[in-house]
Parts: sequence; C-alpha cells; structure tokens
Amino acid sequence: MDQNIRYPNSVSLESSSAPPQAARHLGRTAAWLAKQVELGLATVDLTLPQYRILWLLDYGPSVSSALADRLAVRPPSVTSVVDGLVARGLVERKHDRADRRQVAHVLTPEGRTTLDAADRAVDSRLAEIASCLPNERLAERAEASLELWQRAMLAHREQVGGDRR
Amino acid sequence: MDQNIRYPNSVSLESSSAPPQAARHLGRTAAWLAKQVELGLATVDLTLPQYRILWLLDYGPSVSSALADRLAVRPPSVTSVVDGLVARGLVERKHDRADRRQVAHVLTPEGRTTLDAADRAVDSRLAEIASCLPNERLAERAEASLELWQRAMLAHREQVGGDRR
DNA sequence: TATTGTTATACTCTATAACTATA
DNA sequence: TATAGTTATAGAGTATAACAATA
Repeated sequence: MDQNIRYPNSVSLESSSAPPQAARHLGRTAAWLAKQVELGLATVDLTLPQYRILWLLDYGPSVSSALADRLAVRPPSVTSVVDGLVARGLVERKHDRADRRQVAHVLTPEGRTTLDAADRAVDSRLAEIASCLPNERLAERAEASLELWQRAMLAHREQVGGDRR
Repeated sequence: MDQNIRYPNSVSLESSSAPPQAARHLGRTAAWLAKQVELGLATVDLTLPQYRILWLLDYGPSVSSALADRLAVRPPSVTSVVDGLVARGLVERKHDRADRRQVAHVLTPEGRTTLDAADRAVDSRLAEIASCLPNERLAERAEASLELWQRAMLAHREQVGGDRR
C-alpha cells in the first residue's frame, strides 16, 4: 500500500531517514548542478560544450574523431563548436603531415587562459553553493565527493571504452 | 618555479595525494556528469531542459514566471520548452481564473509516467558509472554524495533566493 | 501604466545525409 | 573503395526586443 505514494510539493529531503534507493533522484540533482555550471561559464562567455572541448584539449592535442568520441557527440557537432573556438582564437586546427585527412586541435595560449578563468568561475560557484550547507565539514565532503565521481568517470571510460557507451 | 607546471596528457588523479583546492576541477566533473544525464534522458526521448520542467512540476503546478526563475532561464525559453511538452501531452496549461494573465502548468498522467521513466533511466546510468569504482563502498559513497549536493541546492536556494543568483 | 506571458528573430548545439579530400 | 572531416539542412534551447492581454 506504500508503493504508489508520491510527495508533491515536498522534496523528501527534510526527513533524516535514508530515502529508498528508488527515490534518490540523483539525476535531478546532476541536472540542476549542470545548470549551475552553465551559469558559472556564462560569466566567462563560454558554453558547456565549448568548456568540454577546452578541457579535453588541456590534456593534449586531439584529433576530431577522438573529440567526438569523448564528448559523446557526432562529428559535425565537433566541427561546429570548434569553428566558434577557432574564430575566438582559443583553439587551432593543424593538419597531420602523415595523413592529411586528420585534423588535430591544440589549445592556444588564449585558450588556456580562458580555460583557467572558466575553471575558477565554475569552481567558485560550486564552492559557494556547497558553503550553504549547515557546516564546513559537509561543504568539504560535498566538494570531495565530486572528485569521487571524477574517479568513477575515468574507471567507466576504461571499462566501457569511450564515453558514449 | 613550480607554479606554472601543467600536466598535459595526465588526469592528475592517479596520485593518492590530495590535489590542491585549485586543481580539483569540480566543474569539469559536473560538466561530464551532465552529459551522462543527457545520454540517459535520450533513451526516453527527453532533453535536459524538458526533464528539469517535468521534475519541477512533479512538486506541484507552477506558473510560468516561477518556472523561469527556478530554471534560471528567461520567460521566452519556458514558453518554448513547454510548447513541446504540451504538444506531447506531458504538460497542460491552465489560465488562472482570478488573474487571467497568469498561466499555471500541471503534469498530466502521461507526464508523470514519462518523468518516472526518465528518473529510472538516468539514475540507473549514474549507478552503472558509480559501479565502475574499485569497490561497493565507494560506489555507495558516490551516490550518497549527490544527495549532499541536493541538500546544498535547497540551502542555496533559500539563502540566495531563486536559483539564478 | 504595470505586469504576465507570447511572438519575432537570431545564435548555438545537436543530428542525419550528402559531399570533399585524402588514403 | 574506405576513411576523416566538412557542408547542408533541420530541430531544440537560449536570449533580447517588441507585442498582446489583462490588471
């Protein structure tokens, strides 16, 4: 008789009893967090897809198809987003001399500067949100927890191969 | 002499020493997580903005301006996204009888069903990612950590008033 | 007049299909 | 022929500015 209970107009978080697995709604939280990241990026005039590309290129030059795989988008989307970054001087395209079909992408110095600014903007916004928690210990735990997801991200990529599936 | 060191081609996570605050890149992780949510939503043919609206309406009917405030978007964006949800029969618009300028939005039964499917799709994808962590305890901790951010989200909304600023 | 929401328009991100250039 | 990437085109989400309806 309990199984169909809904809780409209309540967030089911005030209670201190652990919510059942099914009611955690992790995705909703992640979706909200994503919007906060977007708001942070807006202060440095970047979009989420642009930020993802700059971040990937921070780990080294990357060819178009590799970017598409990592970003979990189709090749034309990479072209489109990179077009904007190239126009702004944040990224450069370089044709491979051995196989001229392949196009590598590298971060320009301005790109790196912008990425640093973006990281600061987003991280400080997230830190500000975490600081709304009742105490410093919880805030620290929240921030550390995202690092756990970063580990999960890397492990997932290795186990599944690629980020899309 | 250390301050300008970058680590291209490395993720700076293999080391077990705690990374300095500045190098945590929480936003990068949140941005990646957001893409994973999008991929989960795609399996039930929903976008992130559509999912956010369904989720808000799950807590009760809401007027257009309130939605815009919570979603941290401008009013025309709400109109645009809701148009699609109404066309699919997931949401209904109802004019307020007292003040006919205001338009309330309510979730239809189909909307609720779709939202449930979306929650399941996204949560199971996140759970699968967490399960790539070295052990069950870490996976559990990762999932619990997102609930911490959910608390932070609520606290932030109360303290700052609205989700945009 | 002020407020609520929509329409008009433009830009970005996304996808599929067709194309170019290299191999 | 096969592969890497781009162009063409279309749909969704976003914004600003202008508008309609209501108060």
